[in-house]
Amino acid sequence: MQAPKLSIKPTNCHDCRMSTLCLPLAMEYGDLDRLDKVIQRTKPLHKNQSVFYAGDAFSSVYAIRSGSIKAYCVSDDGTEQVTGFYLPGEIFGWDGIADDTHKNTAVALETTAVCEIPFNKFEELSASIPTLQRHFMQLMAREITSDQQLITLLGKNSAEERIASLLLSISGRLGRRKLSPTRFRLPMSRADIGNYLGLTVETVSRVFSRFQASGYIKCDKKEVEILNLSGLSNLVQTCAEA
Amino acid sequence: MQAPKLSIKPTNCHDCRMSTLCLPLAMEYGDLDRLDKVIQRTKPLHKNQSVFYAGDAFSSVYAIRSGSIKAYCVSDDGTEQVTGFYLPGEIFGWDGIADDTHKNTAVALETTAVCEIPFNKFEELSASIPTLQRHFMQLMAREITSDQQLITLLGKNSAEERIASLLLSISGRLGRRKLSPTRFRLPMSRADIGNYLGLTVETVSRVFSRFQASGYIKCDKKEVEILNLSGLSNLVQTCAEA
DNA sequence: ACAGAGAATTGATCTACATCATGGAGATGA
DNA sequence: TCATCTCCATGATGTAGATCAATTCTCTGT
Repeated sequence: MQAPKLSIKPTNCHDCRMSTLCLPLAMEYGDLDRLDKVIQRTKPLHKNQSVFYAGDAFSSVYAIRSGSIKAYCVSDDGTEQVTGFYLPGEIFGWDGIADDTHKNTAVALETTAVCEIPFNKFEELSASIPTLQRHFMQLMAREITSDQQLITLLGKNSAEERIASLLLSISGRLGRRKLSPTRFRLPMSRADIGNYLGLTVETVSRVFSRFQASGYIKCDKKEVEILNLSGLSNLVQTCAEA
Repeated sequence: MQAPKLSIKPTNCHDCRMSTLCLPLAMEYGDLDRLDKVIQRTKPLHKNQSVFYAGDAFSSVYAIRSGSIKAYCVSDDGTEQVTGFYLPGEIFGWDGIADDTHKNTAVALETTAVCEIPFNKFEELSASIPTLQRHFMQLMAREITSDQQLITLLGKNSAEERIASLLLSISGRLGRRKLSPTRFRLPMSRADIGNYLGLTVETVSRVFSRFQASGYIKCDKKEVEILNLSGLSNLVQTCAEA
């Protein structure tokens, strides 16, 4: 099966300017043409297609225009570990910078359009735009911060706290992109959520049911509506929200 | 109590050149004098002294000359989460790059000497040494990789696997610095280990006892000798070793 | 339209680890 | 020197979530 051909305008990637990386740049420099040379819009991926595989040579990072991405790595015995979910406007793919080899596989959870940012061109550009480099580091640092929050979550928190935290994280990230923070479709399966949060599918499912029974959320499969945001927040204890 | 005044030679920080950041630079550029302008040796810290606190403004990253550092963040309800241990030659402190504020508190686990690398000077320098910037990103990326390994560990692995993994990590890191990888002193308490690995002190203690009974290690309090390295390795399943 | 695979929910049972509790061994300080 | 404190070890008990199992629901492809 080929990816369904979505109609792509042959213009440059304006949506990507909304991404964490590009928006501040565009605002600071108003120098969109230079950015356009660096950022390439690629063909949309359909569900389960990979952007890159663990072990692939690292050459680019990616910004999500629409859809969503799951990143996971595979251990020796073949078990997968989901390391992150990425939503529209977010950047992924730096897991390869350390030694030019991707540690994760990145796969589309649904039909997804990404922009590719070739890293070498990016480096050239950042030599002439000094704060670009800083922006980039900030984004990496944000990844570190969010990983460390996940570590806290996994080390200390109960199943309910972990799931509440994930729902709030997604809610907040969608809200930041001007998407509805209270009604959304979870792009990932219960199994992915469980894998990510160190829980089994059954536990995830039970917690969703309990949350629904307690009136925190209303949910039908992947469609979720948060009914009691502050109630959910009270369940969670995190290292100072990012 | 004041920190005991250790005798410090007023020379520049040569030990730091052994650090992950400086060694490759020194080798590539042989331009040690420029580095010396950037890197500052600071007074040794004694046990429990902090390098920086969560909430402090971010201005520098730090390389460890000798001793060891524990990084932890504090959640709303006051509980601590250890996010990392840093050994000689390693760099810490970038948790502040995201928004110029440290997320973690860094505290000395024993008498510890660090070198301070002011970040603004570093940025200036990296403008004229293009690959310096890349080195730095690689170090951050390594932090991301190691955080993600910890996530896998916390999400999937048993108490024994977690502790075996920590012992092997420390062993490997010491080995890389030409220190004994099989006989060392754990600088952190059982409580710190438990906190870091999402276990209780009691469980940590029991696992150490079991490892000793099984002949994997010999240990007296913090002194550890690894007797069966490959045996320990077999206990662990990780995402492709870094 | 139907067959088969995968996704989700719910119940019953089991277990690894947390929790509670106690005692000892080393440090630190009056 | 003794009192206090922190760290570590180990035993007894409880529990959250894993595991095993069964059912329904929803996609996918022919």
